[in-house]
Formats: sequence, C-alpha cells, structure tokens
Amino acid sequence: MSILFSRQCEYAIKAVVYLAVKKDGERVATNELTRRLNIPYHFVAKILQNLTKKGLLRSAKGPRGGFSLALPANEITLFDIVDAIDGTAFTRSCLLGFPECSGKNPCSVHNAWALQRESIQEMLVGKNVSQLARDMKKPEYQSRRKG
Amino acid sequence: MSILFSRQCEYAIKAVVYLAVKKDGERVATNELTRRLNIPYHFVAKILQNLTKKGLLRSAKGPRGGFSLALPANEITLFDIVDAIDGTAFTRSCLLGFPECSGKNPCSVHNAWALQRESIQEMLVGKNVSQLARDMKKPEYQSRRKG
DNA sequence: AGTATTTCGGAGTCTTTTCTCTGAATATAA
DNA sequence: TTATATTCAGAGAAAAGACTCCGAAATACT
Ligand code: FES
Ligand code: FES
Repeated sequence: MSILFSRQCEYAIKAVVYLAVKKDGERVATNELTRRLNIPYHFVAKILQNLTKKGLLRSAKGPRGGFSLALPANEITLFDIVDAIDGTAFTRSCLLGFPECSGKNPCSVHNAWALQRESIQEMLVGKNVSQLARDMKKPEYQSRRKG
Repeated sequence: MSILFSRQCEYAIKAVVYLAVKKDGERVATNELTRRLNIPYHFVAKILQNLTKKGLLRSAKGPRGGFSLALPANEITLFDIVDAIDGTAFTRSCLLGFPECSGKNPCSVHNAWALQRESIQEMLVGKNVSQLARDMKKPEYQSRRKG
C-alpha cells in the first residue's frame, strides 16, 4: 500500500505537523483534525493517545481540551514520530527480507540499498516539525480567516 | 511490514533471481524454490503464475517442468518485477498520502522525498537480474555440489 | 495406456491493519 | 450542580494482505 510508512504513521505525521502549525501550546481537538485532515475520528484519536504515551504530545480532557506538542517543535523530528509508530527496524533490515543484513553475505541489492536507506534516515532525523510546519504548503494546513 | 516492497514482491524478486542464477532456460520447480528460499509453496506458485501471465517467466507442466525466465536475464530489471507485482504508483504519489503530489502545493517532505524516490527508481531500473544473480552472495543461492 | 509430477485456477482460511463503537473519566462553563 | 465537550480504554467490525487447499489439466516416463 503506502511505501515507507504505514497509514497510522502517515496520519501521525500529518497530525503532529498540524499541531506544529498552531501557536505554541495551543490545543487542537480530534474533531478539528478529522475535519481538516480527513482522518477517521476514532483512529486519529487512538494514534494521538499513543503519541501522548510516548511523550511527544500532551493531552487535556474536557471542553477546550485537545492535543498539543509536549516539546518545542524544533525538538521533534520526523524520525521520532516514525520511531514511535512504525519503529525503525527498516534502517537495519534487508530490503529483500533475508534474516540478516550486513556486508558479509550481502543480498543483491545490499550495497545500493544501504546507501539509500542511510540517506532516508538522514532525511528523517534532519527534519524537525518546526521546519515541516513551515514547508507544508497544502491548503489543509492554512489557518482560516474568520467569516 | 517490509518497507518499499510487499511480501509477494519480495518473494518474486528472490525467486526470479534464483532462476537467473541457473543456466539459460533451465527449469526450476516450485518445490526447489520452497526448499531453498524458504517461501511457502502455494504462495510462491501463485506469484510465479502471475509473473508468467505478465510475460516475465515461462512455465512448463509435468515432470521436469517448472519455471524459467522468458527473457534474457539482462533484459529483466528489478523495476519490471516490482511493476508486475506491487505496481509503481509510489514513484508518483505523496509520501504522506496526500491526494496529489507535485511541486505546486507540496507537502513538507516533498522536495526531499522527490529526490529520494527518483534515486530509488533509478536503482530499480538500473539493476537487471543478471547483475542481481551475480551480486547475490546469500548461501541460499549457491548451487550445491552433489554428495 | 497408465502413473507420477508438475503447473493452473479458483476458492477458502488465517492474520494484520485499518477503522468503528461504546462507555467511561475529566474538565469547563453556565 | 448540571450540561457539555473532550480524552481515555478496550473491545469489535471490516478490509487487506498473506497463505492454504483442492481438483483439474498437461507432460514425461515406463
Ligand atoms: S542483505 Fe539485503 S539489504 Fe542488506
Ligand atoms: S506532495 Fe507529498 S511527497 Fe509530493
């Protein structure tokens, strides 16, 4: 289905970046995320609960409650989110699924792939959600003028 | 689960490379693939049937039957196999799953990811199964001396 | 011709992932 | 206090992906 990330992880990234676009500490309710990002309500709720448990987000119940970043936006990287949801085994495991991946007895694509995934990992570590919020040009993320 | 490729695709690559290691046109039965590569019998059979329909393999029924490459090994690329099984939508679609992926209204990772996937695609197109057969150092692929 | 070996085709099962529902608990505001 | 908005927790349904089974057709060997 989706390359590189699971659906969950995809949604997680979308949501966290959405939070980062808001001013520091502002709370966003699941409802808003669902409406703006088109993510199933109960599903994204579950995912954000998870990220809360992992310490990336903070949650507040009740009216005017919702989720917000638990850390400054520039201290949360893409890698952190992926790690929290999908895990990062892919940085170590064989592209063809062989039980071990190393330079000794490499599979046919090992040499090429080892470079690629290194580069992907650098991308994930190198992007923090503050940058992501800035670079996100999708209309879903632009805050609305009041009518 | 496995990044980039589905299980099916993974198995397909493993199997086709196995065929390419053999001398031109030599047939390999599902049985042998299952034993050597540790792939479930009926599953790999299905996958190879599929590749046959797509024109990458040739099949022969009956005793001493099996599968063999339908083309010279250096004319089948990794990309061909991936295309036949998983499809290649990933070369065009957004990493975060947004409905459209282009330079106009890009998502946060578009610029970085567009380069990465370009590079991945080049890798897939650039590797043919003849090279893959040569570079495969996994013991599963080394032909056995008779006892 | 008869038998064993193998692919073919389709249906069926199991497992994982995705998504939904429900009933709490908690906080805000009137 | 009451009503309301929200997260929390866990179970459950649906869909997709991975894998199995079976009966039939084709081929090779005796
Ligand atoms: S052994 Fe296959 S990618 Fe390293
Ligand atoms: S818009 Fe997201 S990768 Fe191109």
